[in-house]
Amino acid sequence: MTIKEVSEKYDIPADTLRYYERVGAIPPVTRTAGGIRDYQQEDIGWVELAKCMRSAGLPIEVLIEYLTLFKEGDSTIPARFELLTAQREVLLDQRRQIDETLARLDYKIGRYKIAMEGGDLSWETGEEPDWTAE
Amino acid sequence: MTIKEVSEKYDIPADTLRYYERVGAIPPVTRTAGGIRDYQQEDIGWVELAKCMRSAGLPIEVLIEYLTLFKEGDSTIPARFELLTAQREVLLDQRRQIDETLARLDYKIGRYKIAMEGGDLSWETGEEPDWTAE
DNA sequence: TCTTGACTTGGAGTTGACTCAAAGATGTAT
DNA sequence: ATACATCTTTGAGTCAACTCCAAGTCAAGA
Repeated sequence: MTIKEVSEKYDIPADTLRYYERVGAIPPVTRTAGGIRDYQQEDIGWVELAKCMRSAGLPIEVLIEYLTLFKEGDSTIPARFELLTAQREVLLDQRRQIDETLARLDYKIGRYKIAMEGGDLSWETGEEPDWTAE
Repeated sequence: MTIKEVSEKYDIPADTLRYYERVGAIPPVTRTAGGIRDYQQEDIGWVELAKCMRSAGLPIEVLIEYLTLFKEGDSTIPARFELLTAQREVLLDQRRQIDETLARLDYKIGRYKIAMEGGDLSWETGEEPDWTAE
């Protein structure tokens, strides 16, 4: 698979795919005799992992660390386990944060809906103080 | 409340509080006669909103847009409703993404646990291809 | 073979969100 | 009244994660 095909299939700019490889977020991609990238299943697996992690907001640094450990072999399995477990906690925190914000957003949205339907805008006065109280 | 007190209470650097105000993510804060910030309940309400939104990952630009509309008065209520509703969708997407990554992480973590306890590392071979298949 | 388009690298530029520094004003405790 | 901490602004610097550019190489079609 060419870089363009991977780029289109996973909706990641080709420049970003090269960037990931350059900084070591994914291993060096298989090349043709002429030096052109020819992604194999294994290469694509790493691209998928990178996309997954990044779209959840995990930093590239984590991918680099994971790959570094991976390349060092089986002795780093406990370290990789710790790394993934720590990132799992980060994501759980992030999800809690999102849920909190969603609740606040839903409250505000509900208020706006009432205001728009009922035409009652009195609640707007001192809008922020009201919200902070809840 | 001084900027330092707000900074400590909400765990936001004073520089960041000034930055939010400077770019218009929160309205101008109440000042003392001497020009020093003296946060009132309403000011704090906006700080809380900013913190909530930012920690969920929503861009500052959204806060700026919301505040801009807010300052324009009641006629922008439908626009504010739309803005909040759109951001709600963004957060729901983000949460879906996090859940997907958590599933992948949990799978990997489970594999590492088995490898560490059982000492069976054979699954490591061709690690990535295996994972992409699931 | 020649053209054309996609690919290559290395390095510079951009964006968003802070973060820091300098120089000066304010406010409080002695 | 005088230190001294804390505040002020303006503007520059930093960092992560891309994103773009230039100059050149590779490969498929006429």
